[in-house]
Amino acid sequence: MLTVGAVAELTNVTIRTLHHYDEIGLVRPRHRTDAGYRLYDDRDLERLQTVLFYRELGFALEDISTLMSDPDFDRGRALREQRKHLEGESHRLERMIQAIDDAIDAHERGIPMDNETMFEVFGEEQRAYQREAEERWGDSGAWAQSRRRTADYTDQDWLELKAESEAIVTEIVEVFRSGEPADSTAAMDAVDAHRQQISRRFYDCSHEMQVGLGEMYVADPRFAATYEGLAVGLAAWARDAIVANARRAGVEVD
Amino acid sequence: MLTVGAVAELTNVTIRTLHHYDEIGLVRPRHRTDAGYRLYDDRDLERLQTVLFYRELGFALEDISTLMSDPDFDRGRALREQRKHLEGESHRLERMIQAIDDAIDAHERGIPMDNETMFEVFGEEQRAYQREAEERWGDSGAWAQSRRRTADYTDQDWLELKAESEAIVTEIVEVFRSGEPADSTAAMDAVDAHRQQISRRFYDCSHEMQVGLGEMYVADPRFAATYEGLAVGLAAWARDAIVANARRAGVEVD
DNA sequence: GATGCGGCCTCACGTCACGTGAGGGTCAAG
DNA sequence: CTTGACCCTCACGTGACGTGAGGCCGCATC
Repeated sequence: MLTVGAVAELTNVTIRTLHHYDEIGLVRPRHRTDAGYRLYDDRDLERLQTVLFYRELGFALEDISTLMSDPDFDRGRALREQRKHLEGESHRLERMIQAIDDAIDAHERGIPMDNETMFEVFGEEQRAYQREAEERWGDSGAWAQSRRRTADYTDQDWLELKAESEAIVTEIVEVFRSGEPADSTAAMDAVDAHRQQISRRFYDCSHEMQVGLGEMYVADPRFAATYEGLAVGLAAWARDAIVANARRAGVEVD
Repeated sequence: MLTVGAVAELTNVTIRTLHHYDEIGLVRPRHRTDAGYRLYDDRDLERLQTVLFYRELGFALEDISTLMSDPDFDRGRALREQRKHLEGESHRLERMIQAIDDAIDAHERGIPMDNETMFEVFGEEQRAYQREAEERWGDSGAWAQSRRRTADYTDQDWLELKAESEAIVTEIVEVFRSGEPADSTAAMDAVDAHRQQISRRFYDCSHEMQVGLGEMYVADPRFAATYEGLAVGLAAWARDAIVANARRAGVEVD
C-alpha cells in the first residue's frame, strides 16, 4: 500500500495528477489511513496503469473513463479513430519541423545580411526574373505594387515569407504526390493558398493573373526546372489545378 | 478592409480567435467602423499571418508576442529549441502510433476470436523483437531453444499451434471476463495451460520464467498494448494469475 | 416603416488537465 | 518536544480559446 508520493515516483506522474484522478473518480484509491492519507493497493495501481496507457495514446480522461466502465464500448473504433488523429498530428509535426528547419536555415544565413536578403532568399534566378517581369507587366501594374509592398519588408519578413512559401509548396507537392487529380478540391485549395499568399504578400493576385503565372510555370524553363525538380509532372499539374480553381471561382478560362 | 467574418474565412481561424488576439493585443485591427466593427487592413493581415506562422510552429502566443516586439530576441535559439521540442513530440507520436497499432491488432484478433491469435502474436512479435530478446536472454537459453524447436515445424504443426493458442487465450480472456480473481483456481489453471503450451512448443518454461513473462506483459508497452486491446486490465490480471499460480506450485515470488 | 435575418459587438462563464500556493494536520527521527 | 518531510483540503490560476446571452447594425423585403 503506497502513499501518493510513492505512487507518483513510481509511475512518474505528479501528486496533483493523482489528486485530480481521485477527484474526478478515474482512479480512486480504495483505502485511506485514519489521518486521511490516500493508500493505493495493487488493484489501484493497475487501474492507474491502464489509465496512463490510454492517456499516452492521447485519449481524453473522460473517454478513458467511458472506455473503462462500459464493457460494450466500441474499442476498435475508438482505437482506429485515435490512430487517424495521431497520424494527422504526426504529419503536421513533420511539416512543422520541415518549416522550422527552413526558418533556422534562413535565419542563420539571413541574419548577417542586409536588405538584399530578398535575392539571397529567392536565389539568383529572381534577379533575372525581375527585369523580365518589368518588361512584361510594366512598372505600373502588379509588379510595381509588389515592389511597393515589399519595399519596407525587413529581413525577418523575408525569412518568414520564404518559410511560408515553402510550406505552401510542400502542401501542393503532397497533394500532387497523393495522386489527387488537378481538379480535385484538395488540389484547388492548395493552389488557392498560393494565390492568397501572393495577394497578401506581393500584389492582388486575381484568378486570371494566377492562370498567367501557371502558364509561365510550364513554359518558362527556369520555373519548370524548379517545379519538375520537386516532382515530375508537377508543373503541368499545378497549372491545371490553377485553371480548375479559377473555373470554380466562376472565372472563364479558355 | 475586412471584417472578422471575412478574415476568419480567409485565414481559417474562428472569429473568437480573432477576438482573443485583439484582447491580448497580439493582432489589433487598426480600424473600427462607427458601429465598432473590427476592420482588418493589409498590414493587420500580414501581422496575423506571421502570428499564425509561429503558432503553426507550436510557439505559445506570449512567446510570439515577445518574438515580434523585441528585435533583439534570439530567434535562432528559439527556433532551435522549438525544433528540439517538436522532434521529441514527433518521436513520442510515432511510438504512440506503434503502440496503438498493436492495440488495434490485438483488438481485432481478440474480439472476434477468429483466425490468427497467438501464432501471429508470437510469430510477428518474436521476429520483430528477436534481437532484443536475444540480448535479454542470451542466445543459448530459452530463446535459442525455442528457435531450435520451432525451426522444423511443418505448416500442420503451426496450424495446430495456432488453434491451441487461440483456445488458451480465449480461455484466459473468458475467465478474466467472468470476474474471477487472479488467484482463483480457474485463473491459475488458465495461465498454467499457457505455461505448459510454451514448454511443449517453444522452450521449457518454468514458473519463474513465466513470472518474468508476466512482468513483461505489464511493463513492456508493446505487450501491454496487445493484452489491453483484448480487454482492459487483462495484462495486469494475467500477471497476477501467473504469480498466484507459481506460488501454488511452491515457488517463492517477491 | 416595420420586420426579418445575418453579421457584429461585449461581457462573462466554461473547458481540460492539471499547476501552484495557502493554511494546516501527521509521523518518524533526533 | 521540536524539526522537517510528507500528507490533507480548499481554491484560484493557466492557455487558447468555446459557447452562449443579450443586444446593436445594416440591408432587403413586404
